Formats: sequence, structure tokens, C-alpha cells
Amino acid sequence: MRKEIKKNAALELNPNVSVDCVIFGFDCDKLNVLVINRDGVDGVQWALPGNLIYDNEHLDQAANRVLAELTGLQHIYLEQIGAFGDPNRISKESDRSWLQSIRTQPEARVITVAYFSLVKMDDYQPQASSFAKSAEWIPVNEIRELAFDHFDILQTAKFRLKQMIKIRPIGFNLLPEKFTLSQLHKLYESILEKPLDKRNFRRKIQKLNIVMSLEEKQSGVPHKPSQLFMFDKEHYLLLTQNGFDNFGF
Amino acid sequence: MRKEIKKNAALELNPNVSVDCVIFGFDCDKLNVLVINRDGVDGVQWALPGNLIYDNEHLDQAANRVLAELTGLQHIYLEQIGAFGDPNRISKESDRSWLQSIRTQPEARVITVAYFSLVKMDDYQPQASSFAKSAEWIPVNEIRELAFDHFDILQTAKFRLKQMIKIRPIGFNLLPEKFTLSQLHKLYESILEKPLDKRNFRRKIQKLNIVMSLEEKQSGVPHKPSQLFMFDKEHYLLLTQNGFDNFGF
DNA sequence: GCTCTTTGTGTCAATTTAACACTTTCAAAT
DNA sequence: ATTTGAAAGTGTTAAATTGACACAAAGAGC
Repeated sequence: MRKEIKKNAALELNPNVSVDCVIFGFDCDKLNVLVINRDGVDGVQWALPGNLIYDNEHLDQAANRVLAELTGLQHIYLEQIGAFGDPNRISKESDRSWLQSIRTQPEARVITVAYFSLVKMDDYQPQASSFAKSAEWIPVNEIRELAFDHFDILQTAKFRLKQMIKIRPIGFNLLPEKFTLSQLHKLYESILEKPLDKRNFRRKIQKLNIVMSLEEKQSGVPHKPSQLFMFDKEHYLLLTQNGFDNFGF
Repeated sequence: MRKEIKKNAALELNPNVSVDCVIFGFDCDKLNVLVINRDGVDGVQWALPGNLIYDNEHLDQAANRVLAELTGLQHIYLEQIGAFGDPNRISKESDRSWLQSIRTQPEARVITVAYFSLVKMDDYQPQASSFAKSAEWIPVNEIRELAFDHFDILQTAKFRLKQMIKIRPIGFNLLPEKFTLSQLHKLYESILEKPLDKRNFRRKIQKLNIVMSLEEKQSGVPHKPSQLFMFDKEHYLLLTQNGFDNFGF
């Protein structure tokens, strides 16, 4: 039985609980996810940024801290997806040996609490540090495998995102301040993984009153320049809190 | 640092991870939730059934085991709500002293993974055992306070239920095999906490093709007897898996 | 047979949805 | 200067869905 008394919980990692972050970014073309490559693992094997929590730390704080430590990303609103904790989640030899090299209790049962977020890719240039030897944006649909149970977590995150998009406005965190409706359109298509009728999409978005058209237009593009839009922060926030009942596509 | 090697993980409770269950039941009138009263706590202070997990146990299994141990309820499909783990979640003195009496590491940081489920109240007569000195169904809207952070968990469960009802069919697990549309109607009103137009409700439900009317009618009621219905298991299951896009009320 | 209580039913106007094609505007190439 | 390619932008229609709303029917108990 574990019985020792903790003296300095503040500094102590809890060997049983970790957090993992699924950070989605949008490059105005497709959905990407932020992954790291771990120091001490040969070759390329992507993993979600994640690590053990401290004993005195809020889960949400831990997620933010771990994300920042591994990738440099800060001040991101993270939303919880849920807990994952198959007792046999360490099925890959590379994961096992990596844990041996980094954890004081590499065999400990770990429950991981997953978080996700949506950010503008351009605003966040990942900088690998701590045990991350690299940190990169990778297109979501190119990912076939991840460390531990991270692939499951990613699938769940994608699913949650699909649900969320029907209930709340989305895009504020994923698009640049000024954006075109085509970009927003593509964002929705990327998340839902299906084509949406352009005219119907535009009509629906405009009726929500969350976008305001600017005077400005695109320039330098080899085709008809697009009107630029901004989100109407007030309306957007209102809908974020209240959600909408009927916004199916 | 905790460094000891576990020999018999199978028998060892993990001091850092617990599960809690929010079991909703419907008495054909209002929504209830299953709560326990703990042995060793003076007076009445309700708590959700929950306890630490074993080190080698799946989270879902742990939730089922703990629920069965405390209330006798078995074979229930539990769905995860998420992880809760405020490091200061032990704010009440009664919780603290109760932990002292039952846990080997009463001060340990605990992350709890919450689950919820919907059952027919009549099929499950709770039988308190283990550290539960009683186990009862209590109307959800009479609950003002619960042990630990269980009130938060309950609120989150209610919220998730409200969301779920718009995306998937509901009722199969909450109503008796044969039921009336009025009962189903009341169930939806209880969950959504708002009145729904009777005719519109019936129209919508019927269009889903999840209910089949039986030849049978109610009898012995002092008013016009109601048609009885059953769920069409096949259609119901189909919609459970696929969800529906537009079922707002 | 009267009363009480709950069941069960239909219409209409307003809104929302899905399907669908052509013109406009710019930059780059010729 | 003209052409070409690429994406932007725009409206109508038929069908489906929504929400609002009121009264007759059936049984039990008196």
C-alpha cells in the first residue's frame, strides 16, 4: 500500500493522472493538429502534447502548463473532452521504453484527461521544449497513428468538434481577425468533412448576425477579390453562451 | 517520491482516481437521481455513489463495480461525463472526516471520473451496502447540496442530458416496456425543464418511427384510457448510433 | 346520467431547408 | 489589348418543418 505522506505536493507529479491536449489549427485550407515528437523515441512517432499533473494543480491549469512546456503555446482556452484510461493503453514498445526513460513510476496506471482547443495557426508557432524534440502542425486527415491512446483521443476530439459546430458558433479562434466567407465556409467543411452548398451556407451565417462585413476587400489575388469580414464579438459571445437550437447542415 | 513497485495491482485501489455515478430514474412523473448516505457521516448528507478505482480496472468497469457495490444496481450502460478534480474539492468538514475514516490516504489528490445513465426506476430497487448506509431515489429538483463536488457533477450531467435529448432518442431505458405517449411527453418535459406542446410533440415523435402502437390500451384509469406503445428497437438503435440532425424543441 | 380527468386529434401561416447556374472581378499569360 | 483561369457573389422555388391553437371522446366514480 502506498502510505507515505506528501510534504511538498506543490512540486510532486502525480504518477497516475496526466493531461493531453488536442489543439486544432486551421490554415485556411484544412484542419491541422498540433503534435510533438518525443525525445528518446527513435524515428518519427507523433504524440499529443501531454504529461503528468502536479498534485496541487487544477486539471485545466495542468493542461495549459503542459501544453506551454512542450510547445510554447500559451493563453489558450482549453475545453475538456473526457478521461481516457485503458489499463492496457501502453501497447507500443516505443511508448513503454520512453516511459522507462522519463518517469519515476513508468509502470503506473495512468488516467489521462484530454482537452481540446481551436486556434489560429498563424498566431501560434510551436516551439518544442522539455521532452518534445519537435512540435508541428500536421493535417488531421494525414494522421494514421499516434502514441499511446492518442489516436482514440483525437477521434473523440473530432467527434466533439462536429457536435459543437452545430450548437455554437465556431471560427472566432480559428480564423484571422479579418477573413472571407469562403474561409469560414471551408472551415465548416473541414470540420464536418462534407461539402456544404455555398449559397445556403452564406445565407445561414449571415442570419446569425455574427459576422460584419468590412469596407475592405482582399487584394493581390488572381481572381475576384473577396469581401472581408470580422466577427461581431458581442453577438458571437452571446451565441457561444446560449448556443443555438437549430443550426444543422 | 513514490517509488515502490506494485506487486498485486489487481487488489490495489488507486488512491488518486475515483468514479462517481449519476443515475437518473423516471417515475413517470419526474426525474430522480440515485444517491447514497454514507456510513460514518452524521445526519443526512447525500452523495453520488462513487469510490476509488482499482489499478488494473477499466474506468467503465470501475464505475459499474462501484455502483453495484454501493447500491446493488447492475448491468447498466454508463456513459462518461468527464473528469472532475478541483484540488480543493474537499471543502466540507464532513467529507474530510469521512475520508479519514475510510481511506488509507485520505489527503490524496483525487480525480474523479463521472458517469451517468438512465434507468427505469421500477426495475432497480437500490440496496445499500459497503459504506452506503442507505441508497435512495431523490427527485432531481429537490437536491440543493451533495457531498464533495457531486452537486457540480450532477449539474453537468443534467446539462449533458439536455443536449443528448436533442441528438439521440431517449426513453428506452427510462420507461417501462409498454408506455403511453403522455409518459414519454412528460419525460421530455422533465429533462428539458420546460413545457412542450402536446400535439407537436406527438407529431415529432411519430415521425421518428421509433414507437409502435400496440393493440392494447390502459385500463383501470378514471379517464379515457391511453393507447400503449413500445419502442421499435431496430429504428431506435439506428437513431441512437447515428443521431439525428434536427430535433429541436 | 352527471362530473371529472386525461386522451387524442388537424389546420394554417410562417419559417426553414435543399437544390440549383450564371455573371463579376481580378491577375497572369499571351 | 485580349484572353484565360479562378474564385466571388448572388436569388428563386418547391418541399418540409415549425409553432400556435381548441374541442370532442372515453372511461371511472359518484
